[in-house]
Amino acid sequence: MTRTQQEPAKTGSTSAKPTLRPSSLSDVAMLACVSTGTVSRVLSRPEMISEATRTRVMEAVQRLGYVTNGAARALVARRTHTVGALVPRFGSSSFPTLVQALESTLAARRYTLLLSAPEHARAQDPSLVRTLLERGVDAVALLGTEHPPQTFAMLKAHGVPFVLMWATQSQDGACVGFDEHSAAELVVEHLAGLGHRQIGFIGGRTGDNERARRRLRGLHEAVAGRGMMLGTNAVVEVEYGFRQGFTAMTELLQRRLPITAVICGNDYLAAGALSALSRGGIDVPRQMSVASFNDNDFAEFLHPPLTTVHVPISEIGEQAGLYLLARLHGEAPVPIPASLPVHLVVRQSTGPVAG
Amino acid sequence: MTRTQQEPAKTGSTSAKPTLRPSSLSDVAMLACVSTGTVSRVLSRPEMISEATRTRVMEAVQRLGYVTNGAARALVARRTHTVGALVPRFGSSSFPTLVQALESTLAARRYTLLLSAPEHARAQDPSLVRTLLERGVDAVALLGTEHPPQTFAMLKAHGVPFVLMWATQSQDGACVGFDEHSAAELVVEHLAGLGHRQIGFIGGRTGDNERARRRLRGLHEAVAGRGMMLGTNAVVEVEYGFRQGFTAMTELLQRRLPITAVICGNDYLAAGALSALSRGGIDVPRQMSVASFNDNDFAEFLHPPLTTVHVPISEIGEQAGLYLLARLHGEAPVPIPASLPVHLVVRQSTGPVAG
DNA sequence: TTGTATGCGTTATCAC
DNA sequence: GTGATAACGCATACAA
Repeated sequence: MTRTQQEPAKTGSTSAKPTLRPSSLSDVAMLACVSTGTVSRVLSRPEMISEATRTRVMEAVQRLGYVTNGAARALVARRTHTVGALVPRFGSSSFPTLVQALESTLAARRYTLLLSAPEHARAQDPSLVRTLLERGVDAVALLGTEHPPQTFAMLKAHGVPFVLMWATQSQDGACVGFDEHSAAELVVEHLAGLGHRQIGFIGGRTGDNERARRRLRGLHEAVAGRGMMLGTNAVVEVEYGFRQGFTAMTELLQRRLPITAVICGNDYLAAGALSALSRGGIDVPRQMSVASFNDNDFAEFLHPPLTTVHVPISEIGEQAGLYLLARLHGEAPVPIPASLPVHLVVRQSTGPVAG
Repeated sequence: MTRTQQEPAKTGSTSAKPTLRPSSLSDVAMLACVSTGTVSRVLSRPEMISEATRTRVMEAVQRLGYVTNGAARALVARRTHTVGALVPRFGSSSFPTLVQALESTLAARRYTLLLSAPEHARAQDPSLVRTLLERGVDAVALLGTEHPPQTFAMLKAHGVPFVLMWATQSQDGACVGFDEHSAAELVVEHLAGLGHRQIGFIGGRTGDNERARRRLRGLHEAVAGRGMMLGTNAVVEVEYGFRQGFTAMTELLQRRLPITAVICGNDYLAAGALSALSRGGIDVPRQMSVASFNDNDFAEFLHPPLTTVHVPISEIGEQAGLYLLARLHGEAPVPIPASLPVHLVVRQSTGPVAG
């Protein structure tokens, strides 16, 4: 209460800007000739306050450009209305859509997103979550299931709800994802129906990437169940990217395998692979088909048209957000979100463009 | 100091989880038999504390899984180590790269990014910045220059440093961007050198998008300076996207204009446009060239190869971050970042793939 | 309806 | 080297 009052703001003051402290509740209270408690109530529960004082207070708020100090509020409320997201290198991946969806969902409920996007190498560092916790996030969304035990321990110890995104199963916490196995079934079934027996796959690096791993495993299972064949040397692991798809397809063609179809793990890869085919040059089998998982909702625009499995990336973000919000607000035990549906979009089992 | 002590944590307790408060400084102090002040010092300036007590305190910290309460810290420090970014719909644009770069730059200096990514319609809403301010951001990065006066007023009133990204000039604040005019000069000069006189442009909607607007204006100027021609009906405005590029190019072809080259405002557009060309069907001029601005570092992987102007998107994020950090830490007047360099990447003045 | 007083968890300024 | 203690700005229970 003994707050030292600075000089009354000289309107249109000089350029000297001695970092004057933004006005606080008590500044407003002073100006409106009420107590700080009243101001606080006007702002949070206006109906409790008489019309007269309310308008008077609001005027003061306007005049001073008062903005609530979230730190102080958080300190007493034990809530920041902030959710942390831990999504490695989202800038060069399929994740922006996911993050965007998460943010939108949260923003609609007046929550703010605190983003952590470390290099893959640092993604495992528990201090990242620690930082989020220090910032006072009310909940956390993590990409994937592979996090050090310490991460989960901290989260649990702090009673901070969290979700694992892009995964369907984990003993460590609730997941929002889709069934890679069904997704694989869909493409493979499609190709099987077209008479393909030997197929190839261009996908992400299974060493680094748990999602790439699950995707490949799903394919293997689907293929095995149909007596088809996906040989080891028909699988190329690369970074997800246009250029990489191009190179990988070229590589695959040079191996002269008896494959008649190639599945791409991602639409960037697919786009690159198609380029390789359309460039021709090498001995391109007449009926080489290409199909793809559609991470970025991008493959649908490729030419020639491509059969894809639509993979619900932004839905993951949205559902993750909704789940966390439910945990944050709902009192009842929140249902763990089910696996999101995937679906096949048959456009064409494309052959190569004339080379 | 009269903090009510909850039941001592039963290790391996039941599933009942009554939201037990995370442990605080005083919990640690208690366990280590020191004062809270000492604990605080151990954590912030360990060298001030004797070896003995220091290790004792650290043990307690470990045992309790203590994490600093950022709200309390922020309250006294008047700093949150958090920077806000206001980037509309970054999920479906060229912005992820930018945001990623910004985040990385900040994270390297232990700052966290608070992301606001509203629908375009809401992007002008001053309450977004207000929210960021409430959350206590130390600085703010905004996309573009077009924000309501109120936004700038709030920022200034709070003494919060801010930058405008993807722009080079504004009376409202410091900008980080690149010169659209030079970029346009580069492509146009290139095309002129190849003998093109009449060209077309597929770009973003100038109505909504100040960047698209600047880009188009730059082209017009560059073209005019060379006696070339960019007719009104040779300009197609669309959303940035693969499909849109495809459609726009098709449209352009149908108009049977005497143009011999088309510039695309973006690599997504370029990819789509190339698809349209390679599909053939319509009467594709033999020597139709395509060049592009390379927003997503994506065009370089297209096939056929494409001459592009590399546009430094992630650099914008990085420089914006560095500028803000300088403002936050440096005491001296921080130099306003210069316009970032753009450069032409000549790959080929491509003709259409055989249709 | 409004004012008063206390506490949130931390840092920093004093003493010791 | 360490311990008390006073802010930081807000919300809220309790008085009036």
